[in-house]
Amino acid sequence: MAPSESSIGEQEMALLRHIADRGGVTVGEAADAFGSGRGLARSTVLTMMERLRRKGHLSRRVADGVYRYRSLSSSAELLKGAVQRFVERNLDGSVSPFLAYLSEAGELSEKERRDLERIVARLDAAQRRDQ
Amino acid sequence: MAPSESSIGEQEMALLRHIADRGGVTVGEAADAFGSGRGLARSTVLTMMERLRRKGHLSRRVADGVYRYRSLSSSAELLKGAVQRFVERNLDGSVSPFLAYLSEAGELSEKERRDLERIVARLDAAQRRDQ
DNA sequence: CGGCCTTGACTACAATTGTAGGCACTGGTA
DNA sequence: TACCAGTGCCTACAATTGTAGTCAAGGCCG
Repeated sequence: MAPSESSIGEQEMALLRHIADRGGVTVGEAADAFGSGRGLARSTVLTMMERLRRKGHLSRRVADGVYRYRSLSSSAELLKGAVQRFVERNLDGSVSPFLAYLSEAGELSEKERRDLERIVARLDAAQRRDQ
Repeated sequence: MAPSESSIGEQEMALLRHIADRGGVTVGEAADAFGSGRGLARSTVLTMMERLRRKGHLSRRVADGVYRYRSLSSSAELLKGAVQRFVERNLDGSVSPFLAYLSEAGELSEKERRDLERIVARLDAAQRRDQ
């Protein structure tokens, strides 16, 4: 089962990814590394982390007297899930609007462009095979 | 200037697109065509439409004694804007997570696949030209 | 020993979004 | 003419999200 039940907001997602990218952080560390750059109080970060924990995105464990939180999903999985929800809920499941955006907003990095080519090649192959 | 100042929610966006797809609708029509299918009361639809109007997404004009609302943007523009905001705010401006989704969730329609190929071809050309 | 700092847990509050009820007005129709 | 249906407006309320203050407990340092 996916680790998430309910939805999460933008700031929550940013924090969750921050944590996912570090393995295990304390509230103090997250407040310093994530919160202070955004002008967030320590209690704000703590509140968000506890909410994420209640929603099933984070777990925590005592180590050296303090709680260390870790994400149950990787940053990549989180992002993929976010994209998936967005496509399903906001685009009615169609990726066409995304393609329209891609096509106009251009500006892909070298790597992104290559990834895209690879994807197209694979889809092509799949299509020829299936027809 | 873009017609929108603040953000809009999922349901609001769905309604806005519904209206954008019709040219000019009355609250009654929207309540019937959009609201009733989703179990929304007429007053709910009206409230949403007025909120969308205050946010600058809809305009209205009296015709035959009732207000007809119309969207200031087309459905396609709305979708593109939604994608853009999503990429900027949720993906830190990178489309890579979307590519990851595309690559795994597969299932493009024939047309989408062709659009994608066209985009890649164009990006390729641009890249060769720029290098 | 007495502060001072960190940590955790609570409580709080505003804005946004989703949702709706109720009321007053107006025009048609029996 | 008396009523019914559609229309607009206002008010309301719950959940979610972003944000923070406060307070008690545990350690460390001078």
